[in-house]
Amino acid sequence: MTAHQPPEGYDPRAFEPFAVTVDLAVLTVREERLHVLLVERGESPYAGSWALPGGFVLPRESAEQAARRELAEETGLSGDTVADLHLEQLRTYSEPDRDPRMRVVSVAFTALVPDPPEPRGGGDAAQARWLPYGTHGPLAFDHDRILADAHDRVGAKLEYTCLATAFCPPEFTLGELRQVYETVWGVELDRPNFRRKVLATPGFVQAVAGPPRLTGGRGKPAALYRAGEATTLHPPLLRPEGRPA
Amino acid sequence: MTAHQPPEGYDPRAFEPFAVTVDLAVLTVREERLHVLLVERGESPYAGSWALPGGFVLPRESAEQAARRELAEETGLSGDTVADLHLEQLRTYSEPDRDPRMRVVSVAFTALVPDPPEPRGGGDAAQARWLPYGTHGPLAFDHDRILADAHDRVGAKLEYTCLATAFCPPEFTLGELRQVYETVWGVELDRPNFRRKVLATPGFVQAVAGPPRLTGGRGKPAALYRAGEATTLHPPLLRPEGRPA
DNA sequence: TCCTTAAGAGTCATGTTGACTATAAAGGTC
DNA sequence: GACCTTTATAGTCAACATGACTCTTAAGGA
Repeated sequence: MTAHQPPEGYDPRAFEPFAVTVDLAVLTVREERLHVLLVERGESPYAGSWALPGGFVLPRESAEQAARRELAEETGLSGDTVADLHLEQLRTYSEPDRDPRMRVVSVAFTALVPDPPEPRGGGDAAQARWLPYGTHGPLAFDHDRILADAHDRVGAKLEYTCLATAFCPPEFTLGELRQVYETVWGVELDRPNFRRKVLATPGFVQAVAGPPRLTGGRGKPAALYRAGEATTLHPPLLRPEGRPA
Repeated sequence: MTAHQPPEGYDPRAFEPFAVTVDLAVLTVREERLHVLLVERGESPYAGSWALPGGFVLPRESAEQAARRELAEETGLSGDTVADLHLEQLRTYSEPDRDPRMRVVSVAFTALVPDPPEPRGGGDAAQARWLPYGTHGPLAFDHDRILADAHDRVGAKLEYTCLATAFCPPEFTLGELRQVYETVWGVELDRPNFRRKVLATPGFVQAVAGPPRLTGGRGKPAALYRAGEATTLHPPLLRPEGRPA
Protein backbone atom coordinates (compact mmCIF):
# COMPACT_ATOMS: atom_id res chain seq x y z
CA MET A 1 0.00 0.00 0.00
CA THR A 2 1.43 3.32 -1.01
CA ALA A 3 1.70 6.17 1.40
CA HIS A 4 -1.62 7.81 1.96
CA GLN A 5 -3.09 6.30 -1.13
CA PRO A 6 -5.77 3.84 -0.24
CA PRO A 7 -5.35 0.60 -2.11
CA GLU A 8 -7.45 0.09 -5.13
CA GLY A 9 -11.08 -0.03 -4.27
CA TYR A 10 -10.44 1.08 -0.71
CA ASP A 11 -13.11 3.28 0.78
CA PRO A 12 -12.66 4.12 4.44
CA ARG A 13 -16.41 4.50 4.78
CA ALA A 14 -16.86 0.87 3.79
CA PHE A 15 -15.11 -0.29 6.95
CA GLU A 16 -16.42 -0.03 10.41
CA PRO A 17 -15.21 3.48 11.22
CA PHE A 18 -12.57 4.23 13.82
CA ALA A 19 -13.71 6.32 16.72
CA VAL A 20 -11.08 8.75 17.99
CA THR A 21 -11.10 9.76 21.63
CA VAL A 22 -8.87 11.53 24.12
CA ASP A 23 -7.97 10.26 27.58
CA LEU A 24 -6.58 12.55 30.25
CA ALA A 25 -4.16 11.68 33.01
CA VAL A 26 -4.57 14.76 35.18
CA LEU A 27 -2.09 14.84 38.03
CA THR A 28 -1.57 17.07 41.01
CA VAL A 29 0.32 17.07 44.28
CA ARG A 30 -1.92 17.45 47.30
CA GLU A 31 -0.92 16.91 50.90
CA GLU A 32 2.38 15.38 49.93
CA ARG A 33 0.75 12.74 47.74
CA LEU A 34 0.30 12.42 44.02
CA HIS A 35 -3.38 12.56 43.09
CA VAL A 36 -5.19 11.65 39.88
CA LEU A 37 -8.46 12.99 38.55
CA LEU A 38 -10.83 10.08 37.94
CA VAL A 39 -14.46 9.59 37.00
CA GLU A 40 -16.69 6.76 38.05
CA ARG A 41 -18.26 4.83 35.23
CA GLY A 42 -21.99 4.37 35.39
CA GLU A 43 -22.47 2.08 32.44
CA SER A 44 -21.18 -1.16 31.09
CA PRO A 45 -18.48 -2.04 30.30
CA TYR A 46 -16.57 -1.47 33.52
CA ALA A 47 -19.62 -0.03 35.31
CA GLY A 48 -18.57 1.01 38.79
CA SER A 49 -14.90 1.21 37.92
CA TRP A 50 -12.88 4.38 37.94
CA ALA A 51 -11.67 5.66 34.61
CA LEU A 52 -9.60 8.52 33.27
CA PRO A 53 -11.66 11.46 32.11
CA GLY A 54 -11.94 11.79 28.36
CA GLY A 55 -14.29 11.64 25.46
CA PHE A 56 -14.76 11.76 21.74
CA VAL A 57 -12.92 14.08 19.42
CA LEU A 58 -15.51 16.05 17.53
CA PRO A 59 -15.38 16.28 13.74
CA ARG A 60 -13.90 19.77 13.60
CA GLU A 61 -11.49 19.81 16.53
CA SER A 62 -7.95 18.58 17.09
CA ALA A 63 -7.17 16.06 19.79
CA GLU A 64 -5.66 18.80 21.96
CA GLN A 65 -8.74 20.98 21.61
CA ALA A 66 -10.86 17.99 22.57
CA ALA A 67 -8.67 17.36 25.60
CA ARG A 68 -9.03 20.93 26.87
CA ARG A 69 -12.76 20.92 26.25
CA GLU A 70 -13.25 17.65 28.10
CA LEU A 71 -11.11 18.84 30.95
CA ALA A 72 -13.18 22.00 31.34
CA GLU A 73 -16.41 20.04 31.17
CA GLU A 74 -15.42 17.41 33.68
CA THR A 75 -13.72 19.59 36.23
CA GLY A 76 -15.90 22.66 35.94
CA LEU A 77 -12.77 24.77 35.52
CA SER A 78 -13.15 27.93 33.49
CA GLY A 79 -11.96 27.98 29.92
CA ASP A 80 -9.22 30.46 30.83
CA THR A 81 -7.88 28.24 33.59
CA VAL A 82 -7.87 25.22 31.35
CA ALA A 83 -6.20 27.17 28.57
CA ASP A 84 -3.21 27.84 30.83
CA LEU A 85 -2.75 24.32 32.13
CA HIS A 86 0.26 22.34 31.16
CA LEU A 87 -1.15 19.81 28.71
CA GLU A 88 1.09 17.44 26.85
CA GLN A 89 0.45 14.59 24.49
CA LEU A 90 1.51 11.31 26.04
CA ARG A 91 0.98 8.73 23.31
CA THR A 92 -1.77 7.04 21.35
CA TYR A 93 -3.31 3.72 22.29
CA SER A 94 -4.67 1.78 19.37
CA GLU A 95 -4.89 -1.93 20.23
CA PRO A 96 -7.87 -3.27 18.29
CA ASP A 97 -9.63 -4.67 21.36
CA ARG A 98 -8.94 -1.99 23.92
CA ASP A 99 -12.62 -1.10 23.96
CA PRO A 100 -14.92 -4.12 23.70
CA ARG A 101 -17.70 -2.14 22.05
CA MET A 102 -16.01 -0.78 18.98
CA ARG A 103 -12.73 0.21 17.44
CA VAL A 104 -11.50 3.18 19.46
CA VAL A 105 -8.14 4.86 18.98
CA SER A 106 -7.35 7.08 21.92
CA VAL A 107 -4.88 9.93 22.10
CA ALA A 108 -3.75 10.21 25.71
CA PHE A 109 -2.67 13.47 27.33
CA THR A 110 -1.00 14.31 30.58
CA ALA A 111 -2.13 17.46 32.40
CA LEU A 112 -0.41 18.94 35.42
CA VAL A 113 -2.38 21.19 37.71
CA PRO A 114 -1.20 23.26 40.68
CA ASP A 115 -3.68 23.75 43.46
CA PRO A 116 -6.37 21.12 43.09
CA PRO A 117 -9.73 22.83 42.97
CA GLU A 118 -12.34 20.28 43.96
CA PRO A 119 -13.90 19.35 40.66
CA ARG A 120 -17.57 19.38 40.05
CA GLY A 121 -19.10 17.25 37.38
CA GLY A 122 -20.06 19.24 34.33
CA GLY A 123 -23.63 19.42 33.24
CA ASP A 124 -23.95 15.70 33.25
CA ALA A 125 -23.81 12.94 35.78
CA ALA A 126 -20.21 11.80 36.03
CA GLN A 127 -18.56 13.00 39.17
CA ALA A 128 -14.85 13.63 38.74
CA ARG A 129 -12.79 13.17 41.90
CA TRP A 130 -9.19 13.44 42.99
CA LEU A 131 -7.92 10.12 44.30
CA PRO A 132 -4.45 9.42 45.66
CA TYR A 133 -2.36 7.73 42.99
CA GLY A 134 -2.42 3.98 43.50
CA THR A 135 -5.30 3.80 45.96
CA HIS A 136 -7.96 3.28 43.30
CA GLY A 137 -8.60 -0.28 42.16
CA PRO A 138 -7.94 -1.37 38.60
CA LEU A 139 -9.15 1.26 36.18
CA ALA A 140 -11.44 0.71 33.21
CA PHE A 141 -10.13 -0.22 29.76
CA ASP A 142 -6.35 0.13 29.46
CA HIS A 143 -6.34 3.17 31.70
CA ASP A 144 -4.02 1.59 34.27
CA ARG A 145 -1.37 1.41 31.63
CA ILE A 146 -2.04 4.94 30.39
CA LEU A 147 -1.77 6.25 33.93
CA ALA A 148 1.44 4.34 34.57
CA ASP A 149 2.90 5.67 31.32
CA ALA A 150 1.94 9.19 32.35
CA HIS A 151 3.61 8.78 35.72
CA ASP A 152 6.77 7.44 34.10
CA ARG A 153 6.86 10.27 31.63
CA VAL A 154 6.35 12.97 34.23
CA GLY A 155 9.00 11.46 36.47
CA ALA A 156 11.47 11.40 33.60
CA LYS A 157 10.67 14.93 32.47
CA LEU A 158 11.23 16.33 35.94
CA GLU A 159 14.86 15.38 35.45
CA TYR A 160 15.62 17.48 32.43
CA THR A 161 12.85 20.07 32.17
CA CYS A 162 11.38 22.78 34.38
CA LEU A 163 8.08 20.91 34.41
CA ALA A 164 7.87 20.78 38.20
CA THR A 165 6.73 24.39 38.37
CA ALA A 166 3.56 23.35 36.52
CA PHE A 167 2.49 21.59 39.73
CA CYS A 168 2.99 24.77 41.78
CA PRO A 169 0.83 27.84 42.21
CA PRO A 170 2.07 31.10 40.62
CA GLU A 171 4.18 31.85 43.70
CA PHE A 172 5.78 29.03 45.58
CA THR A 173 8.58 28.23 48.00
CA LEU A 174 11.53 26.02 47.23
CA GLY A 175 10.12 23.61 49.78
CA GLU A 176 6.97 23.26 47.73
CA LEU A 177 8.98 22.72 44.58
CA ARG A 178 11.08 20.10 46.32
CA GLN A 179 7.90 18.44 47.51
CA VAL A 180 6.84 17.99 43.89
CA TYR A 181 10.03 16.12 43.09
CA GLU A 182 9.83 14.03 46.23
CA THR A 183 6.20 13.12 45.64
CA VAL A 184 6.50 12.20 41.99
CA TRP A 185 9.77 10.33 42.42
CA GLY A 186 8.88 8.83 45.78
CA VAL A 187 12.22 9.72 47.32
CA GLU A 188 13.58 12.22 49.84
CA LEU A 189 15.92 14.90 48.56
CA ASP A 190 18.56 16.75 50.51
CA ARG A 191 17.24 20.25 51.14
CA PRO A 192 20.44 22.26 50.80
CA ASN A 193 21.55 20.39 47.71
CA PHE A 194 18.18 20.78 46.05
CA ARG A 195 18.20 24.47 46.78
CA ARG A 196 21.70 24.91 45.44
CA LYS A 197 20.86 23.09 42.23
CA VAL A 198 17.64 24.97 41.54
CA LEU A 199 19.14 28.38 42.21
CA ALA A 200 22.22 27.55 40.13
CA THR A 201 20.11 26.74 37.08
CA PRO A 202 19.50 30.00 35.25
CA GLY A 203 15.85 30.62 34.45
CA PHE A 204 14.41 27.78 36.51
CA VAL A 205 12.93 30.07 39.17
CA GLN A 206 13.06 33.79 39.85
CA ALA A 207 12.87 35.36 43.27
CA VAL A 208 9.78 37.36 44.15
CA ALA A 209 10.37 40.64 45.95
CA GLY A 210 8.66 41.04 49.30
CA PRO A 211 8.57 39.35 52.64
CA PRO A 212 8.94 35.59 53.03
CA ARG A 213 5.84 33.53 53.51
CA LEU A 214 4.92 31.40 56.45
CA THR A 215 5.03 27.83 55.31
CA GLY A 216 1.63 27.17 56.73
CA GLY A 217 2.77 26.28 60.19
CA ARG A 218 6.10 25.20 61.53
CA GLY A 219 9.51 26.32 60.56
CA LYS A 220 11.23 29.41 59.34
CA PRO A 221 9.34 31.43 56.73
CA ALA A 222 10.47 30.72 53.18
CA ALA A 223 11.22 33.06 50.31
CA LEU A 224 8.84 33.05 47.37
CA TYR A 225 9.69 32.31 43.76
CA ARG A 226 7.98 32.28 40.40
CA ALA A 227 8.60 29.98 37.46
CA GLY A 228 11.40 31.33 35.28
CA GLU A 229 11.83 31.56 31.54
CA ALA A 230 13.77 28.36 31.04
CA THR A 231 12.06 25.18 29.93
CA THR A 232 14.96 22.76 30.10
CA LEU A 233 17.53 22.02 32.78
CA HIS A 234 21.22 21.96 31.93
CA PRO A 235 22.66 19.93 33.37
CA PRO A 236 19.67 17.86 34.46
CA LEU A 237 18.51 17.23 38.00
CA LEU A 238 18.90 13.49 38.15
CA ARG A 239 17.06 11.10 40.41
CA PRO A 240 19.11 9.71 43.27
CA GLU A 241 19.45 6.09 42.21
CA GLY A 242 19.61 4.92 38.64
CA ARG A 243 16.55 5.31 36.54
CA PRO A 244 13.56 3.31 37.69
CA ALA A 245 11.98 0.82 35.34
CA MET B 1 -19.82 14.80 27.70
CA THR B 2 -19.00 12.00 30.04
CA ALA B 3 -15.90 9.97 29.62
CA HIS B 4 -16.26 7.45 26.88
CA GLN B 5 -19.98 7.75 26.84
CA PRO B 6 -21.16 9.27 23.63
CA PRO B 7 -23.68 12.03 24.23
CA GLU B 8 -27.26 11.11 23.86
CA GLY B 9 -28.11 10.18 20.34
CA TYR B 10 -24.47 10.09 19.33
CA ASP B 11 -23.62 7.49 16.76
CA PRO B 12 -20.06 7.61 15.46
CA ARG B 13 -21.24 6.11 12.20
CA ALA B 14 -23.48 9.09 11.62
CA PHE B 15 -20.47 11.41 11.34
CA GLU B 16 -18.00 11.46 8.56
CA PRO B 17 -15.65 8.81 9.89
CA PHE B 18 -12.11 9.49 11.00
CA ALA B 19 -9.46 7.74 8.98
CA VAL B 20 -6.48 6.61 11.03
CA THR B 21 -3.08 6.38 9.38
CA VAL B 22 0.52 5.95 10.36
CA ASP B 23 3.42 8.09 9.14
CA LEU B 24 7.00 6.93 9.43
CA ALA B 25 10.08 9.06 9.92
CA VAL B 26 12.74 6.48 9.06
CA LEU B 27 16.23 7.77 9.75
CA THR B 28 19.67 6.43 9.11
CA VAL B 29 23.24 7.67 9.06
CA ARG B 30 24.96 7.15 5.73
CA GLU B 31 28.25 8.65 4.66
CA GLU B 32 28.34 10.97 7.63
CA ARG B 33 24.95 12.47 6.82
CA LEU B 34 21.52 11.91 8.27
CA HIS B 35 19.20 10.41 5.67
CA VAL B 36 15.42 10.06 5.57
CA LEU B 37 13.35 7.51 3.74
CA LEU B 38 10.87 9.31 1.49
CA VAL B 39 8.37 8.39 -1.20
CA GLU B 40 7.38 10.49 -4.15
CA ARG B 41 3.71 11.21 -4.44
CA GLY B 42 2.12 10.46 -7.76
CA GLU B 43 -1.33 11.83 -7.12
CA SER B 44 -2.98 15.00 -5.95
CA PRO B 45 -2.78 16.53 -3.47
CA TYR B 46 0.93 17.27 -3.36
CA ALA B 47 1.60 15.29 -6.54
CA GLY B 48 5.33 15.32 -7.23
CA SER B 49 6.22 16.18 -3.62
CA TRP B 50 8.13 13.90 -1.33
CA ALA B 51 6.26 12.47 1.63
CA LEU B 52 6.95 10.26 4.58
CA PRO B 53 6.04 6.64 3.99
CA GLY B 54 2.88 5.53 5.71
CA GLY B 55 -0.60 4.30 5.17
CA PHE B 56 -3.91 3.33 6.63
CA VAL B 57 -4.31 1.36 9.82
CA LEU B 58 -6.38 -1.70 8.95
CA PRO B 59 -9.43 -2.60 10.99
CA ARG B 60 -7.76 -5.37 12.99
CA GLU B 61 -4.27 -4.04 13.57
CA SER B 62 -2.71 -1.63 16.03
CA ALA B 63 -0.90 1.48 14.85
CA GLU B 64 2.44 -0.15 15.58
CA GLN B 65 1.54 -3.24 13.56
CA ALA B 66 0.47 -1.00 10.71
CA ALA B 67 3.77 0.90 10.93
CA ARG B 68 5.84 -2.27 10.68
CA ARG B 69 3.74 -3.61 7.85
CA GLU B 70 4.02 -0.40 5.87
CA LEU B 71 7.73 -0.26 6.47
CA ALA B 72 8.21 -3.76 5.15
CA GLU B 73 6.04 -3.05 2.12
CA GLU B 74 7.73 0.19 1.19
CA THR B 75 11.32 -0.80 1.77
CA GLY B 76 11.14 -4.40 0.69
CA LEU B 77 12.80 -5.41 3.94
CA SER B 78 11.92 -8.85 5.24
CA GLY B 79 9.45 -9.19 8.05
CA ASP B 80 12.18 -10.40 10.37
CA THR B 81 14.36 -7.41 9.69
CA VAL B 82 11.51 -5.02 10.25
CA ALA B 83 10.52 -6.82 13.43
CA ASP B 84 13.92 -6.03 14.94
CA LEU B 85 14.06 -2.37 13.99
CA HIS B 86 13.88 0.27 16.62
CA LEU B 87 10.40 1.69 16.18
CA GLU B 88 9.02 4.25 18.54
CA GLN B 89 5.82 6.23 18.63
CA LEU B 90 6.51 9.91 18.13
CA ARG B 91 3.14 11.60 18.55
CA THR B 92 -0.24 11.89 16.89
CA TYR B 93 -1.19 14.64 14.49
CA SER B 94 -4.86 15.45 14.42
CA GLU B 95 -5.43 18.95 13.08
CA PRO B 96 -8.78 18.85 11.28
CA ASP B 97 -7.41 20.14 7.98
CA ARG B 98 -4.07 18.41 7.78
CA ASP B 99 -5.32 16.37 4.84
CA PRO B 100 -7.52 18.35 2.45
CA ARG B 101 -9.43 15.28 1.30
CA MET B 102 -10.86 13.98 4.54
CA ARG B 103 -10.43 13.86 8.28
CA VAL B 104 -7.23 11.91 8.88
CA VAL B 105 -5.66 11.36 12.28
CA SER B 106 -2.13 10.13 11.90
CA VAL B 107 0.01 8.34 14.44
CA ALA B 108 3.64 9.15 13.64
CA PHE B 109 6.52 6.79 14.37
CA THR B 110 10.25 7.18 14.32
CA ALA B 111 12.30 4.25 13.05
CA LEU B 112 16.07 4.02 13.27
CA VAL B 113 17.88 1.72 10.89
CA PRO B 114 21.56 0.76 10.82
CA ASP B 115 23.03 0.06 7.44
CA PRO B 116 20.72 1.54 4.84
CA PRO B 117 19.75 -1.17 2.38
CA GLU B 118 18.62 0.53 -0.80
CA PRO B 119 14.87 0.26 -0.63
CA ARG B 120 12.81 -1.10 -3.44
CA GLY B 121 9.21 -0.16 -3.84
CA GLY B 122 6.91 -2.91 -2.71
CA GLY B 123 4.57 -4.47 -5.19
CA ASP B 124 3.20 -1.09 -6.16
CA ALA B 125 4.46 2.01 -7.83
CA ALA B 126 5.82 4.27 -5.14
CA GLN B 127 9.56 4.32 -5.07
CA ALA B 128 10.97 4.86 -1.60
CA ARG B 129 14.36 6.55 -1.55
CA TRP B 130 16.90 7.68 1.00
CA LEU B 131 17.48 11.43 0.77
CA PRO B 132 19.90 13.46 2.86
CA TYR B 133 17.99 15.22 5.63
CA GLY B 134 17.17 18.76 4.63
CA THR B 135 17.93 18.46 0.91
CA HIS B 136 14.39 17.58 -0.09
CA GLY B 137 12.00 20.42 -0.76
CA PRO B 138 8.93 20.97 1.39
CA LEU B 139 7.23 17.67 2.11
CA ALA B 140 3.58 16.88 1.54
CA PHE B 141 0.91 17.49 4.20
CA ASP B 142 2.40 18.35 7.62
CA HIS B 143 5.29 15.98 7.09
CA ASP B 144 7.93 18.68 7.45
CA ARG B 145 6.77 19.20 10.97
CA ILE B 146 6.61 15.49 11.72
CA LEU B 147 10.13 15.04 10.41
CA ALA B 148 11.41 17.98 12.43
CA ASP B 149 9.74 16.60 15.55
CA ALA B 150 11.34 13.22 14.90
CA HIS B 151 14.76 14.80 14.53
CA ASP B 152 14.33 16.76 17.76
CA ARG B 153 13.20 13.70 19.62
CA VAL B 154 16.05 11.53 18.40
CA GLY B 155 18.59 14.22 19.21
CA ALA B 156 17.22 14.54 22.72
CA LYS B 157 17.06 10.79 23.30
CA LEU B 158 20.68 10.34 22.30
CA GLU B 159 21.53 12.31 25.42
CA TYR B 160 19.99 10.03 27.98
CA THR B 161 19.42 6.68 26.29
CA CYS B 162 21.50 4.11 24.45
CA LEU B 163 19.49 4.78 21.31
CA ALA B 164 22.56 5.55 19.20
CA THR B 165 23.37 1.86 18.85
CA ALA B 166 20.12 1.44 16.91
CA PHE B 167 21.79 3.33 14.05
CA CYS B 168 24.75 0.95 14.05
CA PRO B 169 25.16 -2.53 12.60
CA PRO B 170 25.39 -5.44 15.08
CA GLU B 171 29.13 -4.90 15.47
CA PHE B 172 30.51 -1.41 15.30
CA THR B 173 33.50 0.69 16.27
CA LEU B 174 33.41 3.55 18.71
CA GLY B 175 34.20 5.79 15.77
CA GLU B 176 31.00 4.74 14.08
CA LEU B 177 29.05 5.30 17.28
CA ARG B 178 30.57 8.74 17.67
CA GLN B 179 29.68 9.47 14.06
CA VAL B 180 26.03 8.86 14.92
CA TYR B 181 26.14 11.48 17.64
CA GLU B 182 28.01 13.95 15.49
CA THR B 183 25.66 13.50 12.57
CA VAL B 184 22.42 13.77 14.48
CA TRP B 185 23.60 16.65 16.65
CA GLY B 186 25.56 18.38 13.93
CA VAL B 187 28.60 18.93 16.14
CA GLU B 188 32.09 17.50 16.48
CA LEU B 189 32.90 15.55 19.62
CA ASP B 190 36.28 15.04 21.20
CA ARG B 191 37.34 11.48 20.43
CA PRO B 192 39.10 10.58 23.67
CA ASN B 193 36.38 12.10 25.83
CA PHE B 194 33.64 10.34 23.90
CA ARG B 195 35.45 7.06 24.24
CA ARG B 196 35.98 7.51 27.95
CA LYS B 197 32.36 8.38 28.52
CA VAL B 198 30.94 5.46 26.54
CA LEU B 199 33.24 2.89 28.11
CA ALA B 200 32.58 4.26 31.58
CA THR B 201 28.82 3.79 31.20
CA PRO B 202 28.06 0.22 32.24
CA GLY B 203 26.00 -1.67 29.70
CA PHE B 204 26.20 0.86 26.90
CA VAL B 205 28.53 -1.25 24.75
CA GLN B 206 30.34 -4.53 25.25
CA ALA B 207 33.64 -5.42 23.64
CA VAL B 208 33.67 -8.12 20.99
CA ALA B 209 36.50 -10.62 21.22
CA GLY B 210 38.70 -10.96 18.18
CA PRO B 211 40.93 -8.78 16.08
CA PRO B 212 40.21 -5.12 15.47
CA ARG B 213 38.62 -4.10 12.22
CA LEU B 214 40.02 -1.87 9.56
CA THR B 215 38.00 1.28 9.55
CA GLY B 216 37.53 1.08 5.83
CA GLY B 217 40.64 2.91 4.88
CA ARG B 218 42.90 5.15 6.82
CA GLY B 219 43.91 5.05 10.39
CA LYS B 220 44.59 2.51 13.05
CA PRO B 221 42.19 -0.44 13.12
CA ALA B 222 39.47 -0.07 15.73
CA ALA B 223 38.12 -2.55 18.26
CA LEU B 224 34.60 -3.82 17.74
CA TYR B 225 31.71 -3.52 20.15
CA ARG B 226 28.13 -4.69 20.41
CA ALA B 227 25.19 -2.89 21.97
CA GLY B 228 25.00 -3.64 25.69
CA GLU B 229 22.11 -4.42 27.98
CA ALA B 230 21.50 -0.91 29.23
CA THR B 231 18.81 1.28 27.75
CA THR B 232 19.43 4.50 29.63
CA LEU B 233 22.58 6.52 30.29
CA HIS B 234 23.45 7.59 33.80
CA PRO B 235 24.61 10.22 33.89
CA PRO B 236 23.57 11.39 30.45
CA LEU B 237 25.84 12.26 27.58
CA LEU B 238 24.93 15.89 27.10
CA ARG B 239 25.28 17.92 23.96
CA PRO B 240 28.13 20.43 23.96
CA GLU B 241 26.20 23.71 24.09
CA GLY B 242 22.88 24.20 25.76
CA ARG B 243 19.89 22.45 24.35
CA PRO B 244 18.91 23.51 20.85
CA ALA B 245 15.48 24.94 20.26
C1' DT C 1 60.40 6.99 3.61
C1' DC C 2 57.45 10.42 5.04
C1' DC C 3 52.83 12.30 5.58
C1' DT C 4 48.08 11.84 6.93
C1' DT C 5 44.44 9.79 9.41
C1' DA C 6 42.20 7.67 13.15
C1' DA C 7 42.41 4.74 17.50
C1' DG C 8 43.43 4.70 21.98
C1' DA C 9 46.14 5.99 26.54
C1' DG C 10 46.72 9.37 29.74
C1' DT C 11 46.95 14.29 32.22
C1' DC C 12 45.12 18.30 34.48
C1' DA C 13 42.09 21.94 35.81
C1' DT C 14 37.24 22.87 36.47
C1' DG C 15 32.57 22.01 37.55
C1' DT C 16 28.90 19.29 39.72
C1' DT C 17 27.19 16.32 43.15
C1' DG C 18 26.35 13.85 47.55
C1' DA C 19 26.97 13.89 52.39
C1' DC C 20 27.18 16.75 56.20
C1' DT C 21 27.46 20.61 59.71
C1' DA C 22 25.71 24.83 61.42
C1' DT C 23 22.63 28.74 62.12
C1' DA C 24 18.15 31.26 61.87
C1' DA C 25 13.34 31.68 62.64
C1' DA C 26 9.01 30.02 63.15
C1' DG C 27 5.26 27.05 66.26
C1' DG C 28 4.30 23.90 70.21
C1' DT C 29 4.66 22.08 74.92
C1' DC C 30 5.22 22.04 79.74
C1' DG D 1 9.62 31.54 79.52
C1' DA D 2 12.75 27.52 78.59
C1' DC D 3 13.17 24.08 75.50
C1' DC D 4 11.91 21.04 71.72
C1' DT D 5 10.66 20.35 66.89
C1' DT D 6 10.41 21.85 62.28
C1' DT D 7 11.91 24.10 58.13
C1' DA D 8 14.80 27.50 55.61
C1' DT D 9 19.22 28.82 54.36
C1' DA D 10 24.47 29.17 54.49
C1' DG D 11 28.55 26.62 54.16
C1' DT D 12 32.28 22.83 53.77
C1' DC D 13 34.63 18.92 51.73
C1' DA D 14 35.64 14.92 49.10
C1' DA D 15 34.33 12.10 45.15
C1' DC D 16 33.16 12.17 40.57
C1' DA D 17 32.44 13.80 35.84
C1' DT D 18 33.79 16.75 32.21
C1' DG D 19 36.35 19.65 28.77
C1' DA D 20 40.66 20.65 26.76
C1' DC D 21 44.74 18.76 25.82
C1' DT D 22 49.13 15.83 24.62
C1' DC D 23 51.23 11.62 23.12
C1' DT D 24 51.75 7.06 21.04
C1' DT D 25 50.33 3.39 17.83
C1' DA D 26 49.01 1.50 13.49
C1' DA D 27 47.06 1.69 9.39
C1' DG D 28 46.95 3.79 3.94
C1' DG D 29 48.74 6.86 0.40
C1' DA D 30 52.17 9.72 -2.14
